[in-house]
Amino acid sequence: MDSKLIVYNTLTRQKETFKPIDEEVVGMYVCGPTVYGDAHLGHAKSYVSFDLVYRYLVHIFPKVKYVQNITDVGHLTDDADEGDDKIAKQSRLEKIDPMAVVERYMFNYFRDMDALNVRRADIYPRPSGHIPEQIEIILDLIAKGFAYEVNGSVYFDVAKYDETFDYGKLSGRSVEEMMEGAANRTLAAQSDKKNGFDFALWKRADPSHLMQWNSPWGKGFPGWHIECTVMSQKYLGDNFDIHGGGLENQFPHHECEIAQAEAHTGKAFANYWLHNNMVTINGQKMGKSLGNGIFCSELFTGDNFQLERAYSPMTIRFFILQSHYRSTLDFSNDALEAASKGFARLQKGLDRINELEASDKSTIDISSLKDSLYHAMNDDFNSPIAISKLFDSLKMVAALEAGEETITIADLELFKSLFNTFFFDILGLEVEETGTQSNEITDELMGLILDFRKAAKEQRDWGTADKIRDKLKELNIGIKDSTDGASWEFEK
RNA sequence: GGUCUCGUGGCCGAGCGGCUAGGCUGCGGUCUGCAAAACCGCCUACAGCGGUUCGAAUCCGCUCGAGACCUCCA
Repeated sequence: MDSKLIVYNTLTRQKETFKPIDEEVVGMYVCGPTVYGDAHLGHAKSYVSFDLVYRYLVHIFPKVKYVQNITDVGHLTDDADEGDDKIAKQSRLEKIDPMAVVERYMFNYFRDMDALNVRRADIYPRPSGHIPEQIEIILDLIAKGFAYEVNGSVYFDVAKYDETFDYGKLSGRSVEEMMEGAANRTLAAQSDKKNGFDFALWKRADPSHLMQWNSPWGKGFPGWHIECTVMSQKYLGDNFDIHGGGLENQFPHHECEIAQAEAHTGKAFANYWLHNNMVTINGQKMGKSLGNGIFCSELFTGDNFQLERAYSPMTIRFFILQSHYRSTLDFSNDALEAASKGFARLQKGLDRINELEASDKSTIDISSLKDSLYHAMNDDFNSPIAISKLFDSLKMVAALEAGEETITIADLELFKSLFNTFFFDILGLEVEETGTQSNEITDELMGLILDFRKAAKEQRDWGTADKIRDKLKELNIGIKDSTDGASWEFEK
């Protein structure tokens, strides 16, 4: 527990000891979703990953200020689409206001993330609510000579910035390379930009554009990158600790955020950049064009042609946490089935530990379990290792149950609190309700049925005993016989 | 074409110079009237080919394969 938290910083491409600017309050900003559609498996991985980071930071630091944007001024849909942004396109499709699209999918996003037990950020700023702040910083960038206006649009002057700063330091690119790259590519569209790699801070909107605002340069809308720069700095300060996001946003989005911020303040922007990896499905990348996307809601209901059955939110969360956040995660029914079973066993461990009896000496080493758990998390949030240690501890539980090992009351309390802390607080797992709640009536009824079955067994009437068990099985009620009598539970 | 990741046993997935993670499946066993659950044991893998090293899944090179990004817009 004394060891330090190590994080992989994309900025330096290596693992570093995490040193917060202010030990009392760690600041973290994570790129949130553009809310023009439901959250899918990729969102689940991304936000569960940063939830793990958040939860662990909360665990080891006094306070964490967590900011995540909800992008409600859309970006373009894809290369083929021109003019419309993602939200505007969806708004035409659904024949509702762009902001109604935003409201709908934002609430769906929260609904799905809540199901995955993703803790809410402290602030969810939206770019449409920060237009004046964005205009302000753009004016400053123009004043400082890092931006220029052309025909009602404002662009960031990357070459100018690169004279005194280092454009490309996050993604490992250089302006020279990009110039060569651009020369080798056939870029169809001409533009108002000085250089192809300049990016928009503000775009002029034609009258048909659904979302537009007044600005010193006429009607328009903000560029995509500027929102994150403005909102992260507004709530966390010019220089803050952690900026997170998906790997695919490393370039250009995060690179541009850095350029805008550092040109604006002259100071370093985020100290640590954390990027989570993507999801593949049966070894193939998940993408709209491949038609293999799976929404969170579909995972929970099983309503997708690629799913053999529904998987509970906690199974999905556990599945995600069983791989490292910087690794790709391959989705398949077999993998989820495995996760589901493993998670069920881990859950049962909670009860088993609670039922352990203390003794006057310990023959097992709880402190080394503790060390290994914290060591795993301190090593760049290595949840798969932490989970493996929890499974290892189940072996100890079995030995204790069998009386092969003993444990003192103090060690047992430590064991309980350790297991619970990691299971609930850090990994953010929950004990799943089995769908059907038992109540007094069902308890009584089941007691009655089990009495009948017990009587049948005493008569060695195995046919009746098995029939009762089989019929209950069909109702997803499992019977377990033991030497102390039979018990039952709802199964999935 | 450029930049950068990655390729681990039937499946998923850690490790990243020596000490053969973990989960799931399968097989054997304990328990049980039979099951289920639980427990115990077994299945010794690192894409291929070279190289460095006393020693490589881990470092280097090449080949093959997969993925992300590459400034129109966002």
